[in-house]
Amino acid sequence: MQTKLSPQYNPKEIEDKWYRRWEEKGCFHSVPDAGKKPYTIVIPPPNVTGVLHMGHALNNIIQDVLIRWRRMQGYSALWMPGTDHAGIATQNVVERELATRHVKREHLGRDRFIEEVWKWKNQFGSTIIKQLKKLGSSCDWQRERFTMDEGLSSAVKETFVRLFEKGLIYKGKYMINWCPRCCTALADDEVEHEEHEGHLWHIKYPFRDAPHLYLIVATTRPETMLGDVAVAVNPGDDRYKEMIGEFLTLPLTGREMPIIADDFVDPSFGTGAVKVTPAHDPNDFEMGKRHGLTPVVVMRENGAMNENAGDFEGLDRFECRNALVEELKLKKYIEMINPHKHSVGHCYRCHTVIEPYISDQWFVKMRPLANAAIEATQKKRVTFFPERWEKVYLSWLENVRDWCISRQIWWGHRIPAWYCQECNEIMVSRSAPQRCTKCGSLKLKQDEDVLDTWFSSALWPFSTMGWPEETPELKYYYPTSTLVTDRGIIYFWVARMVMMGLAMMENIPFSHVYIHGTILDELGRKMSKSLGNGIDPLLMIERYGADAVRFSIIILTTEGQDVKLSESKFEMGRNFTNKLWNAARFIMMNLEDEHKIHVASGPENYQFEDKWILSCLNATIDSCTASLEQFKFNDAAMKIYDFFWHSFCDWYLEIVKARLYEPVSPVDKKVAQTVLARVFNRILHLLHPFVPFITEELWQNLKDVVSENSIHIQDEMYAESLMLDSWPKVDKRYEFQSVEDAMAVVQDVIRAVRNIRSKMNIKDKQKLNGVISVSADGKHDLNPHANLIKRMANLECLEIGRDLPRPPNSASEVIGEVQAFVPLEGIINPDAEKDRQLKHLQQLEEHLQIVRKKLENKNFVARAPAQVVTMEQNREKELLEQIQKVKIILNGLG
RNA sequence: GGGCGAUUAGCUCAAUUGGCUAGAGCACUUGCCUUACAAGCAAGGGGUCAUAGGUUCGAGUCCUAUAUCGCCCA
Repeated sequence: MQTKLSPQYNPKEIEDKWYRRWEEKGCFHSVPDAGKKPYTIVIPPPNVTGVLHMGHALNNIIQDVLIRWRRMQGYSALWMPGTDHAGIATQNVVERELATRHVKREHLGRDRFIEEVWKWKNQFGSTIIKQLKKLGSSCDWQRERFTMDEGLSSAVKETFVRLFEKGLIYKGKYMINWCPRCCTALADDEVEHEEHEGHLWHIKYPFRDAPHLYLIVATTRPETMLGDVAVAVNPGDDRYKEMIGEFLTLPLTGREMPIIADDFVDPSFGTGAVKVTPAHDPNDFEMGKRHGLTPVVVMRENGAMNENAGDFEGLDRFECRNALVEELKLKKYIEMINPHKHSVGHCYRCHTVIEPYISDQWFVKMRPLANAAIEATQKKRVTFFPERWEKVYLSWLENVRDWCISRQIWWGHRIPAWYCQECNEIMVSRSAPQRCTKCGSLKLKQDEDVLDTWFSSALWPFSTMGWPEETPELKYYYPTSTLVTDRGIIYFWVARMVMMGLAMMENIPFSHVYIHGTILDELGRKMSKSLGNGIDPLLMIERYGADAVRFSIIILTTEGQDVKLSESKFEMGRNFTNKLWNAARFIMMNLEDEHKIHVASGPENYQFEDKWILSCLNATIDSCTASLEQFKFNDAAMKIYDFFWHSFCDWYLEIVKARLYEPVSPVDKKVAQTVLARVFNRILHLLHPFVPFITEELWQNLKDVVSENSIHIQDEMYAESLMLDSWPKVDKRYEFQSVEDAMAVVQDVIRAVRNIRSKMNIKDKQKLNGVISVSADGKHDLNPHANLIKRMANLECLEIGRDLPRPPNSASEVIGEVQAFVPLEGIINPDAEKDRQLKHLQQLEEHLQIVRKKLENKNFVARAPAQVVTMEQNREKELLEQIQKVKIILNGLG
């Protein structure tokens, strides 16, 4: 007998064991197999410096559900894992670590610093990978990749060269977003904008030729006035029309500058006259180009003021702002200062305020690439779930500006461009050129910059498969099937993968993009280190088990909605896994076959409840599979939950106990055992993608018990692991709709008796007698189910008949065409019973009113579908019958 | 300023695309340590579907406003 299962499920005893075995047996490994269809997911590569948080957990649970389900469906399912080198973040981490040893990267030099980063990566870079394993992620670890791998690096070079050759990569001096702390350029989408309570300073700019008169300009960033080269007004603004072309004197520096007219100026902002600082504002940069103004740079790369700032040279930009405003006040140049809300850009890696800065950088020309990506989506080659994200993705692509891809850091893919020291020729190539292609000089120097990390991530769906080599993997698995990610990286990553896939592979990288919600705390705030409101998934796994964490998260995740999470939510998953465990315990304990008999496996030997549970199982398999196909994970999980708990455990197990404990025949017992094992086996299959550890453990146990007792459950149990076994299919031979309908009535009758018992304060153990009356013209024949009803309602004697009268002193329940009477001589409280019946009567009459209101409406009868009208008419008839019955009962009560 | 999402039981969320008396889990009430499970069993109570209009035979669901909260973009 299977006593090895303890009464409480302890996930710690089994999780690591099964993960190890799966990995050892290569269960996660996928190979191109012409006999199977491919199903591929590439993981959104977590940052090597990363530590698993709830967002990762949600993201990877969903991917694992998909990949396990498809694997069981017979696909050659590949989940391609790996990590991302996260240029700036990783460099920051290693620099901080070096700082504790009082070492700066500049002391080490580039090569030795890179060595340090690799050392760090090798030592700490697999933290998140180990954590993903704790979750149960069935990634193909044999294929694990890293964006700085040799293979992926050659993919990066190949892409850069090809795009350069097509004229889609160029270098130039433009205004970019500069992080003065990281000392690097950033792409537009790497800047986070935040509303900021600032000021609007109104400053007087005197006229050159009439210094006692002045124009007032309003600015949110007074320190940049040191770089002003003009003041602009709208050409249609009557206040300033006459002044266009005149000259102003810039306060403090004395620079002479013209008043220019430009349509860009919004006459309603501030005074309608704006300072023009082409070196420090993107709009002014454009305006400067339109008017041929020479930008004056007043800042250094670290955010301090430079020599063009005069007396302010050397001050940090914010110190300069204060000092400069004081100076302006002193010299009476300030007209007024208003509080002003405006949005300020911050570095997404270090949160420093971004500086618009003119700099020589590499760019990807986005228009042609973006157009291709737009088209692929419009033609539904790439589809989003939920669909609304498509619009978000499209509007970004439609408005995208060229992508600044060079970064002034050391850790990353170095730009494959070389400069001739003699003739300044630029050479872009896959490997270092020996000599200048133009002048033949040997003095060549490689570009110092590295590429944006997202440049390599954009290649992930094919670079991980071996591209630019033409590998069998690439041929078989590309394009991938589904990408699962958070809305936060639709621009950074999803859009760029589509562009690069189309540009390099001439094919989309994936056909479905599933965007899941964001995990929030109980109060609906994002989880963050600074708020300290995070919930550590590993701690939750420790406390509740990985399966409980997975199941709870899946149940909470509805169609891309955000998830408000608190620790108590994991109790649901824990309770569920415990229930599963105990159901298994019960089954294992009751599968022993002392007679070693063989029974035919067809429905001919099946009892009513066997047919019922098998029919319900079919419906569950069907709806669960359909839900998964539509990415409705919580729907799928809830359907199995409900079937397992509320049909299988609450009813089938309880009914079948009689056949196991006191069998009427060995054959009947064996049938019950067979159906128990069979249905439970299917339940384990359906649940496996959601709760892989416990289902594997229980399935292995079931497999042994079933074979020891020669129970033929019609499912082959030869697979080594449940995860390699096949996903259940609907079996039409076991659809019994009439049995399901009959069972619903039987359940109602049982509940009615239990209800009477409860309302009359009768102990569960006390045996009662029952009388069940079915209307003479009623559809249902409950006679065959008398024993089942007796047992489940704990009745001693049960009389079932047509139109039976209410026995004296009995409590009653009217359930459609059926009436249940429980004679309660000496126990019944007539007043309480009368109250119960009156309450029921009231309910029925209220319902009747609703139905009648519909039927009395001529338009309803005329226009509603006949089916709906008939339904309401039938309901009216039923209600009238029931009301009649309740009234008779009430008369009987006096 | 533009776009998107949310608003349903005390709490967290569903509702098969407009059709049975709006459902779960948690919490609550009552009774049970019943030989798988008290992380459980049985029976219950609890809803003006944010507000106001509209379309429709019929609206939680569709349309138009409004309010509150959140996210994204500028």
